Amino acid sequence: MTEIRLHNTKTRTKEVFVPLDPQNVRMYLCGPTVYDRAHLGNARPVVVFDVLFRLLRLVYGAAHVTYVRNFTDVDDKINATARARKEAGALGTLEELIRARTEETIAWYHADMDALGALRPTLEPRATDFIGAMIAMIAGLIESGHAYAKDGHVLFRVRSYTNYGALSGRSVDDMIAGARVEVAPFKEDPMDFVLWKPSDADLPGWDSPWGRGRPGWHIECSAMSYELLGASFDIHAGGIDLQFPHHENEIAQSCCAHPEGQFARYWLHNEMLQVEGKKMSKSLGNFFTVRDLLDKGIPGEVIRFVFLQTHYTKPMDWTAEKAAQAEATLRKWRALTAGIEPAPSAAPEVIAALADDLNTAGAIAELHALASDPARLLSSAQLMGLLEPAMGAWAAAPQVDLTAHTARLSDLRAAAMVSKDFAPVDAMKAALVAAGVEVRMSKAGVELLPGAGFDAAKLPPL
RNA sequence: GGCGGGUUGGCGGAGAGGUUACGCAGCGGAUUGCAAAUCCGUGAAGACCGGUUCGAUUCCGGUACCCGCCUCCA
Repeated sequence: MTEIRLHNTKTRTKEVFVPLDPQNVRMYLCGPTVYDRAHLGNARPVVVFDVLFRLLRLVYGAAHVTYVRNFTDVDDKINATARARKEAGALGTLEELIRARTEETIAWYHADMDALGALRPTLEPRATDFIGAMIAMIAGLIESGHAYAKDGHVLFRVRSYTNYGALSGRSVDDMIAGARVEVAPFKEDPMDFVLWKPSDADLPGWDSPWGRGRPGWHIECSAMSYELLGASFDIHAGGIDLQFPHHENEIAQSCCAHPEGQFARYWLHNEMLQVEGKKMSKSLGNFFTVRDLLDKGIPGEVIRFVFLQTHYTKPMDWTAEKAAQAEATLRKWRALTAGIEPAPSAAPEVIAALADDLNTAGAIAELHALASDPARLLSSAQLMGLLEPAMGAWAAAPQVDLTAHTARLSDLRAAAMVSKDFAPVDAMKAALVAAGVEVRMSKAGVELLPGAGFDAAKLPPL
């Protein structure tokens, strides 16, 4: 069996991956808060850990991997959008408008991630379907002294969990020294974080022992991972930005609520995405969504390829130049593998690279080496979610009949061979190239191939 | 202030203590009327300063610079 090694953020070392149960390998990825379109940075963990999902399925069998990625559909930004719509005259209750907004956003998310070639996870739970489980977990935490209720809020007592800060390498005292924590009158300690908060009439809320309210951020992942994967499971993944406080708080909640378990055993974090060397942010004006790129005509497969060219533990820079190069490479490979059946298995070198802490860049280098073996190239690329037939429409040659142009150019060329005046041939060739046609002339004859930028309107008249 | 990541040839980007990464671009050649495409070949690196070592781009320490998290926009 292929030995998979993964960099575990928890231990800061690369470890051999040994699942608790090879019959059911369990992975949890923190999914999106569904308030708007996913931006490009949101897509990196999806693509990176999709490769891990595929690798685990290969090694343990597709039926023996459970991949959970949640939708957080409780959030103040969702509430704000719903309220704005209501004020603008939208029909329905606030709850219905919230539901409509999250349904809409989830559909966008699915469409966008599908376009990137990401497999759907085994389970995609919604936070609002697990409110009861969250309330139960919070109640248990209060009972065991790890949480307390105050003024309609429930807070996690950070000092009650001695390992708090272990994942991110911080101590509670250091963090307080940083003085960037919200101080609130209902907190025993400034580091304590909210498990439950009250909702007023125009906010969504659920009845609870602490009054009508809604869950704080963090608890949904603890509750859902417990319900769906158990008190101990194998892999927990997400962006490095989530390491603190989100994952730290998840660990505190889950380990205190279920001391019999060990929660997640391997923590994987991807580094951040940048755009042309800078952080993507609205203020810099370089903020864009996956859909923006797709709408610009950049195929999802190209985005995926660019992502996989950089190891997931390193910051990744999105540049137009990379997208162009990725497109050229994929176009070449698609031409090379057109009409070829994939080999029964991926190349061992590619599997080995992926098994070595998801060295996708190394795996791509191995793909280049497989250019002489298209069937193997195809099966290997497909293991990484590339060169899938369903994703290749963008690379298909435009369907046009150029036989008349071919014959015309061929005739001109034959005449020029005799007259030695190649000007008419060159003129027609230039016109064809301008129309986006690749012109190949050899002893065998003339061949015209419409390319990416083909424009029938620019074809030279016959 | 605390924690973490990065710095490799023109560009992108890996692995490995000692032998070619790889891709793109460039250059030379084959081929072509000229090109394109394809094929063959090829130059080019490891931020800086120390240390360990027979030998370090690879290990250790330090410096500089860049970036992220600690705060609602990942």
